[in-house]
Amino acid sequence: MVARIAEARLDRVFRALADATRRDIMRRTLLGAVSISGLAADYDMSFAAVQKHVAVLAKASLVRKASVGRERLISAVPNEIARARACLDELEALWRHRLAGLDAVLSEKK
Amino acid sequence: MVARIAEARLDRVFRALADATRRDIMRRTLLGAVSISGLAADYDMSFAAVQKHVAVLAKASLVRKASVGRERLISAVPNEIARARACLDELEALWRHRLAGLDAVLSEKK
DNA sequence: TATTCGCGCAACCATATGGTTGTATATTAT
DNA sequence: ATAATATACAACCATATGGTTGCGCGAATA
Repeated sequence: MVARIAEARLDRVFRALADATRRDIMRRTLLGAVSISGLAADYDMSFAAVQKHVAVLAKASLVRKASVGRERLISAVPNEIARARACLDELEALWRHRLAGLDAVLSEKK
Repeated sequence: MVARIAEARLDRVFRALADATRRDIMRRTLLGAVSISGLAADYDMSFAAVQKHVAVLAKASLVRKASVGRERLISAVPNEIARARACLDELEALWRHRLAGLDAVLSEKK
């Protein structure tokens, strides 16, 4: 089933976004490519910890690495963000569906 | 800082949504209230496991419980979904900002 | 009344997560 | 050539997560 794979992707994307540091890395790298040490300078944790956060984002395909000399430039990829958004949109659509159902019931009572 | 609390809330919401079973529970409970055992009947896991999933959603304020007799009716609350969507919207807005910047650079080259 | 049903909770287990330090390697700068 | 920088990777640790089973309790039913 394709759905299984899609669900696993969504798992990874939402999991990756469930951390304030990683969301911040997304914001920084959405604006432009940044090296890992460039990122690490901004957070109160070790370089290796930031490296791990980047790895989590990369496995979720939220970010890609480009080798430039001894650096790895990290830049965000918006594709999976859109997928996650589509998932939330679907949930909100279901909610509106429920409201529409209630409206139907209410208008029948008139 | 209020931001800290908001970030922690987002952590919980994204974490809660990072599981296919919990996303499915959201879909079912967005359409209407369902008891925990009603939910549990649909998944290949124990009642207690489903109970825990519901607890994760509840702690993220994605769901609320209403006691009716011996049952707890679970229904989804769309508020936190909207917050999560706003977060993703912000990320996509940053991406468009980046594209706009590139456009500016490209048009200067003309 | 006795029993079954729905739920909450605790204990337990295996694995994942988020952090650390340390070591190795490739690239850049002195 | 040497030193410093940027990264990768492994080992380790504490805690969180996702599942299980078992027990107790209040509510519905026979």
